[in-house]
Amino acid sequence: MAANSRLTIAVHILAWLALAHRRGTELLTSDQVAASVNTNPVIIRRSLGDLRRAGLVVVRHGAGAGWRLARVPEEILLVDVYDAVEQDPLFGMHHTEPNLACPVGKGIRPALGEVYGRAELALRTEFGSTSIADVLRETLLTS
Amino acid sequence: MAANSRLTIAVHILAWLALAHRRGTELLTSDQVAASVNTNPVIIRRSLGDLRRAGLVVVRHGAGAGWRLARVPEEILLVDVYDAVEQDPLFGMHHTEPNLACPVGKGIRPALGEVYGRAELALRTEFGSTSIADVLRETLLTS
DNA sequence: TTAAATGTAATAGATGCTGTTACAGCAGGA
DNA sequence: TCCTGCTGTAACAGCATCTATTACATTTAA
Repeated sequence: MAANSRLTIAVHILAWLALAHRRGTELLTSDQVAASVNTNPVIIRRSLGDLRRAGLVVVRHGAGAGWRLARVPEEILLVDVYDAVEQDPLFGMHHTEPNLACPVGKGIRPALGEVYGRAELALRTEFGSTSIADVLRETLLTS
Repeated sequence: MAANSRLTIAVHILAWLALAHRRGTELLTSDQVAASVNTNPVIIRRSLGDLRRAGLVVVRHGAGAGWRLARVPEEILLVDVYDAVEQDPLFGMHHTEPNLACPVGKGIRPALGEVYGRAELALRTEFGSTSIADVLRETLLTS
């Protein structure tokens, strides 16, 4: 399948909020973020909603509304972002229940559950070693 | 997105071929494998085609046709299976090019490419530590 | 009160996955 | 040589998800 871009969009948003804050801009609107990501503001607001529910960003309503990071970018890890925007497991099980009369059909799902659990843990551990500040630093190297 | 089940189906097939061989059955047809996975034989043949192109299984044509492992199950690692059936990256980039006039838009893709590369490496390393023989052993514990 | 932005529903188009039917191609055995 | 059984693959349907877009009620600082 073509993988979705939710993690990419969310990290882009957070990096842009971090840079704007460093430059002295306290709040960004979804329109301003959308101008950097180059997509529709509703896409941005949906992603920001995920990030707000995860406690990574704070919204201000009414006139002069906008968004800012809920904490310093050094303390927002990619695993936090991953958890905020991805809920489905990486690998799906059988669509239909396998044949339980076959020993493989009977035992394969718990066995694969263990394997997939270890794989997702390895991924989350790796994502736990990188912060939004790290991503922003590497992003600005290119310019 | 709901993750696809290709890796699950492929590992199930290989574990079943391994067990059948241990029990003295040299070849299994796609119908026989489909009876264990509980799906359509064409689904099984498509997956077996991926595994054949990766050199993990061998097919025999004509009357008395069927499939067997290309090597012992201890030497078929899950990373081999992953490579055989998954080609898309785990995390997609932006659908549309970000705004290159923005420093984040300009540098975010190479930065994320590095991050995603490390994440996929962590996943592949974990999958390199488990073989079809390991999965089969854990599968049979349940029965 | 007003203006500006959020939150979210509804919808459309594109794409991918699973499942199914159909059929040509291949090769061992009678 | 012909038959038979299975592979290989195309074509298609149904379903789900993702991105993008429009629309509009809600919120709140000024």
